[in-house]
Amino acid sequence: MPNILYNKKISETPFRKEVVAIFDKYNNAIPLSIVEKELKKFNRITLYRTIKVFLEKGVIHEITINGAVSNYAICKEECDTIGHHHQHIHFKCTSCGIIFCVEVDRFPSINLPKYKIEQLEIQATGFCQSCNV
Amino acid sequence: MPNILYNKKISETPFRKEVVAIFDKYNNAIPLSIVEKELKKFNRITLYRTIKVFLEKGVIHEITINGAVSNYAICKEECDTIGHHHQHIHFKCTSCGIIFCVEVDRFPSINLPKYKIEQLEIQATGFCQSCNV
DNA sequence: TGTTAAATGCAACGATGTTGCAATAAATAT
DNA sequence: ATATTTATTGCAACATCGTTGCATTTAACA
Repeated sequence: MPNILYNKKISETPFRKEVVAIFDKYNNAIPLSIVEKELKKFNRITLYRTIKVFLEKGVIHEITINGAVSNYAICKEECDTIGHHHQHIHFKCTSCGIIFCVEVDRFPSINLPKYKIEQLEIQATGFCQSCNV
Repeated sequence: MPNILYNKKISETPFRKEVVAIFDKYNNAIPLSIVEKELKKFNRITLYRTIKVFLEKGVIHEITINGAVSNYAICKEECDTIGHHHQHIHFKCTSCGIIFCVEVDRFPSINLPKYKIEQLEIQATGFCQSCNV
């Protein structure tokens, strides 16, 4: 397991390592409520600040679907302080509620005359592999 | 101007009519802070409840880009209690901050084996017509 | 190992959103 | 047009979510 904190030049504290480990444990996006429950020693304020740093440094990205509570997932691609660059879509299963990032073969593009589109974020809802029977 | 409240079978109160008028006045999506300022007689709780009803009945839809504060816009297409059915993308200009719904000629589709995708929501960021010079 | 810079935790605060309940207003049937 | 029913409004109070200043502790680095 590569050391994501070291790679991104973020101070390695026990708290931050634990948060990274929690995100690593899940391969779907999770809300802060789950991070809280998983943390041995939980401090709201430190968690908020940790999440903020992780977002800024491109450790995790935020997924907000339809105004619901935000979910967070590790960035698997090249994200840094400058910005997040994802070539995956965010999928939310309307049956089990799980949210994750799904790689797609061909990421769609949109052409809008007169506009300059720099980034597309695509959120799909439907039935996931497990629930689509 | 068609009577959207009557059409959707929502009680027509002065407050609700005023909120609809505010959304009509803007042709971009707006956050609640703007609705508040435009309201003559503003009551937080009533506004929250009004927004909730409007969302449920398909009068407006919610746009949340990257965890920022939600914006709301009138549904121009066929939305109802069952669900929102939009064939537009949500565009946010990184320069002026404006958010609106933009019709696209060809709405993208995504094929994911084993998944059943029922709805796609596409959020684009970049430069709008005015800022793209 | 000492020094410096950063992270943590507490207290307090501010913003956001919700609920119970009484008063009021809109919808519907007389 | 008016009475009755049903829904909406507004207040008080509360719950959740997120932030800030400051003292303390810890990690990074020389």
